[in-house]
Amino acid sequence: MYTSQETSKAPVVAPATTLWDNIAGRCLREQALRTHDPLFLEGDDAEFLYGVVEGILCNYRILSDGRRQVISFSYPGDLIGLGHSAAYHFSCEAVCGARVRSIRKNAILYDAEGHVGIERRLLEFADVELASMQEHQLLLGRKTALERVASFLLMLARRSVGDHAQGSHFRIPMTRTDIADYLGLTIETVSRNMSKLRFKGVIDLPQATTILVLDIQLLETLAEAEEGAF
Amino acid sequence: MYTSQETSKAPVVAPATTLWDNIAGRCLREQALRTHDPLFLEGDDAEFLYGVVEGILCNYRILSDGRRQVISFSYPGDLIGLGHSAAYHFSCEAVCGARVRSIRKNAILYDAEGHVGIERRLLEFADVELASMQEHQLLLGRKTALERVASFLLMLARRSVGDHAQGSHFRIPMTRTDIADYLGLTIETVSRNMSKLRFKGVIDLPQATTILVLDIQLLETLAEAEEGAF
DNA sequence: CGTGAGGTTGATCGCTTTCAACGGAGGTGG
DNA sequence: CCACCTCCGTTGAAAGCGATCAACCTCACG
Repeated sequence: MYTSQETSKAPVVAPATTLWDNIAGRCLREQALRTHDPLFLEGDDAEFLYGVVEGILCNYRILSDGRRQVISFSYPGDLIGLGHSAAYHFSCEAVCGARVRSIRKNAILYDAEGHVGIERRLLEFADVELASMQEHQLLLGRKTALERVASFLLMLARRSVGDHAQGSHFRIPMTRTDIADYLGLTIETVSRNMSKLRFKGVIDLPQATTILVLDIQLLETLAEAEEGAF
Repeated sequence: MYTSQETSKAPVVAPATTLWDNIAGRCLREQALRTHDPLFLEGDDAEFLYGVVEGILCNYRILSDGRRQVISFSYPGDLIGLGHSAAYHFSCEAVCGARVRSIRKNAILYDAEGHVGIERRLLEFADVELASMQEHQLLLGRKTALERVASFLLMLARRSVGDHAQGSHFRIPMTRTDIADYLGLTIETVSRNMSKLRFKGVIDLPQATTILVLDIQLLETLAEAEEGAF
């Protein structure tokens, strides 16, 4: 059964035109996932490529003693399954209720017709993924806890549907554990820094899962603007 | 003039067959870089794709206050310039003396003939890069200083030419600053943990730039084996 | 109304950073 | 040829930030 997480207002839906559209029509199978349902686990045969239709998933790796690192969150329009060869290199599970479409990798990659357009788009997608992973590495390696939380909220704002201007509010679909594992922190540190942002008047948290950005400029400053301005 | 770094014994040279061979012959230009010479900077027009012929380069991002995160090191056979759209998203400089070949991106990507083979190989390369970045994120987000240093030395051993069995010794081509910025630590912490590994009898450091692995199994254990064994 | 999961807050611990001094290697110029 | 200087690396002492341990709160659900 679904929790209130994903059935409530403002469901996250795929944008109009995506790479996915290009592949649509090739033996797609749609699949529904509930919160914490796994899509696949590290080591599974990497048979399918998945496209997120609705909801959010998280890709993560774990160490033998249970320490977990969330690599990325996948939103509607995103593709999951690139960067794997024979077996998936990480695990993937739903953060909230989600729907994904699967397509057999062979169907695109080893199609004799040679779909140049598709390969180019997959390459573009890999490019975007690489860029965002570089950003994430900078965060994990060099940012303070407050900067990490601010950066995360900013990313959340950008990826949330609707306007993300001053005063806009949006849902935080993932748990504090998911956030902490994404930011390389503990849930306590995430919570503390959320509160710190609240005391500073940068954000408000009407509920734990809802955020209201009061001062987006300050939030951007606290997220430590990268030096792209040179 | 070159420093002793790259002219000394055991130069790092490209393996026999690489993706690069596939592209060879298309308006390539070779270029020599000395230690710390930049190949390009964040924000530059991403006109070229580079292939490392010899030496090692490092790709990094910096925050406005100077904090630096090394994203990856590029070895002979590696490709640099993927994951950028119009402008490079990170900076790249030589860690030691190096030679690279450049090719205009347009020459491959927008060639009307549609070189399916090349695009597929670029995609494969992006896959490998994504996988190693996921590994790196796990390191940055969840590993302790000792585990990071051990992981780094293991990576170094694997990428160094020649056998990397017990008792093998190899050079550390990058400075402690490069290592620290790669591992998300300070140079002091890197140094301290190198010493700790030496006291434990896992490695020996005849010189600061030369390492001798005495107990590779213990080194692997200390690097915290990931749970791929399931 | 009881229960359990998720989130917040407080107190303390400890690992990594910071600040600081020292040592060795390589390069330069007297 | 040697003294000097600078860069890089190591080591020590102290400080600080995030982790850990623990209590409490809130809300959804049975």
